[in-house]
Amino acid sequence: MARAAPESNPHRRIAAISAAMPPGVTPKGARGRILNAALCLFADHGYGGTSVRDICSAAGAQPTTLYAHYPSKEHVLAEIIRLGHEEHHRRLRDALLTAQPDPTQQLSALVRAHVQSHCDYSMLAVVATAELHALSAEMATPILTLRAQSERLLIDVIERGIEQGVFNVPDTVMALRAIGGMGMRVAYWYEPGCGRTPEEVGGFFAEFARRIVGVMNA
Amino acid sequence: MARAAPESNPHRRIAAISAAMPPGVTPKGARGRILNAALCLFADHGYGGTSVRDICSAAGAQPTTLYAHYPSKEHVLAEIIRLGHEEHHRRLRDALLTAQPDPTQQLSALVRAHVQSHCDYSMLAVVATAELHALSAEMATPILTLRAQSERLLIDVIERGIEQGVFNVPDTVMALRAIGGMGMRVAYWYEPGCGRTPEEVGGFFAEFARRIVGVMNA
DNA sequence: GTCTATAGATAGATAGAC
DNA sequence: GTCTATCTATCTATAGAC
Repeated sequence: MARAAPESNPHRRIAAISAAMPPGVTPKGARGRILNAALCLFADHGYGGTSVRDICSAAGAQPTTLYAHYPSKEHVLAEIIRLGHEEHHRRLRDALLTAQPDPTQQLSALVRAHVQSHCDYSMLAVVATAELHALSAEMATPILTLRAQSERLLIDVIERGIEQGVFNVPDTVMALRAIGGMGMRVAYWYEPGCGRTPEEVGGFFAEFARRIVGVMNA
Repeated sequence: MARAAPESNPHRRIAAISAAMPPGVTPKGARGRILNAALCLFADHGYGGTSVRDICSAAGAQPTTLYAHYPSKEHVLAEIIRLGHEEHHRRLRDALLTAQPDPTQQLSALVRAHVQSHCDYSMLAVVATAELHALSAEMATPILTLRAQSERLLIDVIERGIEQGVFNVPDTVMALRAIGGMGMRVAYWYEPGCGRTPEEVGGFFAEFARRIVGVMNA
């Protein structure tokens, strides 16, 4: 029983259509087309629901052209997930570096970056998070390290806000999970035609985050 | 290249280990064992990453015993997803029915139910949401209807809170997405040994939800 | 209902011509 | 680097004995 073709199935995993990659990271030529095709298919059907043939076909290539550029399907997924996490971490880091040095401004900047990244690169974000479990342990390890570093950025800001008496948080870990989690879900429902820009969504969620940590006016 | 065995891969998609089902919904005998085994495997490896053989083996049955109880692998997934959504909706409805009739109490009750459900049945919640896209359109339609009804419960409470001047929300849809999304992510990190009970987590997230809608003291 | 055996399709991956 | 052909393993699902 063949899997339904993408266009015959009206309910999709993610609202976004385009597979935008961060500027400058997409490889040139067939390797780049394969990477982009894989990103779209992994986002829609998952890693396990996508065959190498599907990817090559969507990339306009022959059924095994992928193997001229990647050792395996898993290596394609690993590159996508790596690119996604690197872009996400870069945005968080840049946001922190340019924010005013008080916890409220830093929290706002982090959440805006987190959410905007999930809007601008929603397919990348979904695949990077939802398909991470499909990677072998050794390919996942460096990714998990980077994830922990990104999480650390937010934890540190929350803890400093509490220490300075600016934040009123009943539980640091719970606040971290709530703020991080509400931003991660954005990748599933955001699409450019939804009536909001990524900046607007980031602004709303930054306000929600400030409220979660007990800062009502910022 | 065979997929790595579950126990050889230390990074899992979800923290929880047990595949608890709501009381009274698990079928008796082999059909129930197959359903539970499928739930665990779908939660860990995804629908596309799990074979019928895997399910039967985990259920202690022969490789094709599944077909004596279900017409196809997709029907097993459909039953799991249906049970998950029904339990979730039942909890939300019961929470609303027993809550005091003011928007703040109703919001608190809804979020507690939403979060506790994602703690108590985390595998069910993850599979019900993350694998919904693997269902064909016709099998997904009734589920999507139920999802919309559950979402409607929360929207109505938020809108009534705004109308009564109790809530201060910059954007209803954004608040809905934030509150719903932070609760959905709970299923990925909650586990019984994490130091918090589902009631405690529900309490923290209800507080966060109240703060998101601008209610600081409740 | 459960077993063995297996059909028929498709998966990931490789070899060698060009 | 791309194409054709293909290997081997595995997949979903079925048939028929017990």
